[in-house]
Formats: sequence, C-alpha cells, structure tokens
Amino acid sequence: MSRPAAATRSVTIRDVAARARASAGTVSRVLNGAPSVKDAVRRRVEAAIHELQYVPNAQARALSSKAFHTIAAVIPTIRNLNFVIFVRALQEALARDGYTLLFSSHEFDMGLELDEVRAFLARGLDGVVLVGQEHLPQLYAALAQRHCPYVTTWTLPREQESDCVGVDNFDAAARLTRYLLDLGHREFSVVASLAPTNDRNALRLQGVKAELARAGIELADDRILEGAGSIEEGKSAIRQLAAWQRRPTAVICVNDFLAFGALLECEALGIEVPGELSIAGFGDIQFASDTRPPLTTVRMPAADIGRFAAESLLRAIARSTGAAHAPSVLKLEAPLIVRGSTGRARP
Amino acid sequence: MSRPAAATRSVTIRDVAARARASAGTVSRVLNGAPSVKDAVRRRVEAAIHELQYVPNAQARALSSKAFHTIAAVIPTIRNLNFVIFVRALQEALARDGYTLLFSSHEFDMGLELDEVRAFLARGLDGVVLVGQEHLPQLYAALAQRHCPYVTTWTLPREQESDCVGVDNFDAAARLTRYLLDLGHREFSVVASLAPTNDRNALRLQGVKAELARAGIELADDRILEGAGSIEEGKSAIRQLAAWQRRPTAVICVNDFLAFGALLECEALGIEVPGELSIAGFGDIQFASDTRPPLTTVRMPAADIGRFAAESLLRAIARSTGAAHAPSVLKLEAPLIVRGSTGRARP
DNA sequence: TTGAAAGCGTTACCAG
DNA sequence: CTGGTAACGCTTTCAA
Repeated sequence: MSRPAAATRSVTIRDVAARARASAGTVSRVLNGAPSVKDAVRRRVEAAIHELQYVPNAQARALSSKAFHTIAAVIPTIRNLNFVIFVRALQEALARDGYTLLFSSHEFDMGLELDEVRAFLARGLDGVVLVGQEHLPQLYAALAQRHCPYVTTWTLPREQESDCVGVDNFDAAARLTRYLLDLGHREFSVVASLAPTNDRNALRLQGVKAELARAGIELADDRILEGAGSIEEGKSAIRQLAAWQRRPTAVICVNDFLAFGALLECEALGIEVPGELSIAGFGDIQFASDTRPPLTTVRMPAADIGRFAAESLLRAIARSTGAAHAPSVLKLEAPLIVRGSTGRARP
Repeated sequence: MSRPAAATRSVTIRDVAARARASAGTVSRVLNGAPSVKDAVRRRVEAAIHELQYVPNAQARALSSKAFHTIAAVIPTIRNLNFVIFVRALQEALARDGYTLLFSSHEFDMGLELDEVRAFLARGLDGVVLVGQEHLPQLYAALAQRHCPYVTTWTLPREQESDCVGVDNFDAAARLTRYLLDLGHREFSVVASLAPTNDRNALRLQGVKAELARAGIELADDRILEGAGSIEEGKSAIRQLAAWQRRPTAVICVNDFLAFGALLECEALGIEVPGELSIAGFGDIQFASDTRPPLTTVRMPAADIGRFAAESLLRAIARSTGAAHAPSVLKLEAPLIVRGSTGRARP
C-alpha cells in the first residue's frame, strides 16, 4: 500500500563489507563490539562505515536478534507533569542503551491500562514499566505468560513480587504528619480518594492515619474528604470543612492538585493560610512553589524514578536468560519540602 | 547478548497458513485486507488466526514492506503541558491507523532537535512531526534527502513549503490586542523573547505591534521586555516596568508562563490586576483558569493540532508514491479566552 | 580471527 | 484467486 519514506535503497551491511574487504558477519561483529576482530580489520570496517555513512537498520536487527530493543511505559495520566518528567527520564536512560520507549496513559481506567499493555505486547517489546502495584490480575497474567520483564514504580511492593523503583508513600505521609504534629496541630482533615485503584493515594492516607494514631489522635472517617486529584475537588473539600463546627487546623491533601484547589478556596473564603489553616500536598508538581502561599509538599523524585527504573528493567532483561533472581527493590527518598502553606497551629 | 522477552517462539504466518490449508501469501493478503481472496478461504484463515491467537510481527512486517508504521514527533519542551496534550492526541490518532509514535523534546536547542530527528531517521520511520517553522537548514535537508514526509505544526508556514496544521499566531495576537484596545488601553508593554528560534513567540510579538500600529500606537523597543517562557522572567518583567515613570496599563505576555509570573509579581508588589494593570497570555495552559485573577489568554487547540497533524501526515505518506501534491495547510482557530486578568483601562 | 550460509517473519512478484 | 519463491538487512552458528 503506502510506500516507505526512506525509499531510496539505503546502504547495507554488505556495502560496508565490500568496501572494507570483509564479510557481513565481520561488520556485524564490529558493530556489536565483539572482541574477536583483528584491529586492522576493525579499523577498515569503521572507516567504511564512516565513509558510507552507514546506519544499521533497526528493524532488521530486531528481527534477526529476536530482541525488540523496545520498552513500553503506561502511566496513569499525562496531566500530572511529574509522570511526564518520569517518562522523559525513562526515555533518556533507555536511549543511552539503544532502547526505544513507547508510552501511553490510561487516565485511571484499569481496563484501558490492560488494553494498552496488551497492544504493546502484541507489537513486541522487551519490557514494561508500570506505575503503582494495583493492576488487574489479567495484566500480571499477560506479562507472566509472555515472560515479559517489568518494573513497578512510584510505590513499593507489598511483597517483593517484582522489580520495583519507588518511594515509601506511607512513610512520606507519616513524616509530613509528624512535621505538622510538631507544629502543634491536633485537628486534622485529609482530602483523599477511597478508590482503591490508586495505591499512592491510599498509602498516603494510611501513613497519615498511622502517625496520628501514634500521637493518640484518631482520624475519624468524617474528617476524610473525598477527592481524587482535581483542583475542583480541593476547593469543594475546603467549602465543606469551612462549615464544620470544629474546624481542622491542618488539612493534608493526597496530591498537589487537591492542595492547589484548597489554597484557592481558602483565599476565596478568606481563610488565612497558614494562620487559620495549614495546607500540604504530595508531589511537588510544577507550580507548587508558585502558589500563594507556596505549597508545603512531599517531593516525588520523578526523574530519578524514571532513570533507575530504566536501569532496573534493563538489568532484568539482560539476565532474563538465566535463572530467576530475587526481585530488586530500590527505595528513593521523597523529601518534605516545607514552604509557606504550613505553619504553627493557632493556639 | 540479551535475550528476547517473548522468547517462546511465537506463532508465525506459516503456522496459520498450515492450519488454514493456505499459503503464507494468502494469509498475508487476508491480513492486509486484499480484496482478491475467496470468502471461504478468508474465513478459514481468520479462524486459524483466531484459534492460534496469531499476532503479526511488526518488525518483520516493517522489514519486508519497507514501511515502518512509525512516526516521530519532536516537541520543544515537555514542561508545557500543551505540547504533551498535542503529542498524546497525535499518538491516539496515529494508533487508530496502526502507527506508533516516537517522540522527543529538545528544550529549545535546535542542534539537539536536529540530532533527535537524525536519530529517528536512522531508526527508520515514515514521517516526522515538527513544531514551528524555524528549524536548522540541515534538518530540512536531512528530511528532503530521505524523501521523508513531514508536517509542521502550531504555526502557519510563510510560504507553503510543507504540509502544515497550525494557528495564525500573528492574527491571534492582533485579536488580543484589538480587544485590549477596545477596553481603552493605550499604554502597552509586551514580554517577549527576541530569540528567533521560537517563531510562535516572534509572530505573537509582531501581531501585537501590527495591531497597535493600526491604532496609531508605536510599540517602542524599550516597552518590550525580555522573557522566553519562565515564571521568573514574568516576575522580573513586572519588577522592571513597575519602576517606569510611564507605566503601561496592559501587558501582553507571549505565553502563559510569563503571564503567571507577571500575575504573581503584581500581587507581591501590590499592583492591582486588572485595575491598575491588565495581563494577558497565550496558550491557555493547565491552571490558566486557576490563577488569581483567572488569566485572559489565547487558547491553543493543542489536541486538535495533534489530531489533524496526524491525518495530514498519514495522507502525505499514503500519496508519497505518486506525484508531488500542493502542500496542504490547515488553519485552526485560536479563540481568545477572556477571564478576569484584563479589564478596562483606568481612565 | 574470519567467511559462508542459514535463518528471522513478512511481503511482493510471478506463474498458473 | 492462489501458491511458490525470492527478497528485506541483520545476526549467528559452523567451519575453516
């Protein structure tokens, strides 16, 4: 049907071989850095490659070697720039090893996620990058069936069932809570989503609860306001708690979008931040330091997660011939970034 | 070296052929929807495909057909979510036709852009999506040399040298200016970058100038403040003009990042917006409606540009066999979104 | 250390 | 309309 772009027959490995007075096999060996090539020959080949401006055909290489040199990443959403930064870091790290990254987003639809992974699998790839631990069982099944290596990212696995590069969301939430506790806060509210599909959110809520419990404070269910991740939900949460008789002095939002909304609504309602109410989020997404006041939040090392996930996956692929290894789990730091949106609890 | 993920020898077209009592060629024909296959045979083949769960190997297909079914897009930056939305829309539209999208960003480094395109070209692809018209001549040369179809996007071409899907940035800027003029503004300032590498910025500045000129107002060079696209630059611009003896009543920022910064600095300096100063931007990026006050801006139809660019490119690829066609140029609307950051000029 | 040759899974051409 | 057969460009035995 449609004709190729690079229709002009490109220079092949045989052209190089002819010019270098060597065989295609030898040129291939030079290309792949095989040690067993005499220096003189190698130089001739390299010269020929240079002179002919030869560029290996990736498709042919893949076909022949049965390796695709392709990785797929499926992220929850592109609207959270942190995930985009993550993808970009992944891509860069992968590119250094000659791998191509394919990506997609599912906007928190687990069925779509499964479809996307299946499509990628069909297309052919050497590994998959997943965000979070919560995925449909069919997804894990599909991966297992094809012996396709994968890394999970952003959260730590409950049991070490897979390679993983993430942060301890539970602990990060606990640290944030401890910080607020130390500021004298005793009345808390959390804006969180009860939907189980986002384990990052869920763990953060649990971390807050646990740390409060350690301080002898129980977070009642009615202090937990619903909100998955939009500015609107953040605003709505503030509107609700503004009507409470016993207002919290600190509200923790499980992500920065919610926190943005909360900040905005406080301003609209004339609630002083952090004077009357301290607000904190998670993510340290773009613009988090440009809110009024600047947002206190837990920074997610998006680029590092990407970079290390790439390394982890590449390692898994490299050893996929050999015996099963114990899954590697890399835990990255998620530092608390204290800015102006949190302060001492009003006495 | 590294072994494939899907190591288990997958089912090939020959397996299907055997099972359907047909030849590989026939199966291929069925796969590609060739009309010349007897219905009975086609059904047998389809049954076999289904039973064997056969999935064509994309690499082999590419190698054989010399079509890669791959498109590459190189965007300026991932930090502007509009470009990410654009990429995603591109990808979705392309996927519907079985194409895979590769992408990269160059962060406004034209040399890097060239490198990326070259790398993609080497890898093999059927088309390229470029943002803007300003690119290194070597880039155009590389594309031309390989007869690689491409679309330029976001801006309109000066001369119709290539397929293009974009908005008229000049006109959009003129419309925004006219709107401010109608509000009674006479003293303008523009935050723009003089760097020629970003033609979107440049055209917007020109559009403002032209419309002001039509109204008999000359925009002096010292009313143009330097700023490429960061919040910091926006802040700095406001700091500068705040010191002027004759302050503008309206400042147009060539993108929303600058406008965000301008808004923030006005608040910090106690400059009332829009009372004392009207502020407008371009892009309508994420959070543009969540600033205080909400930002008046020109919406860039990022998703539409992506969708239509995909269509345009696919069309170009399809006809790349035939004779040269006149380049198609699709101009999309960039509506002015009036929000609270602009108002009547103080009398 | 090197060359020859056999694939890899498709598509495309050419008979029939 | 269909089957055989030859590529496609590379990697990878297997001998030498």
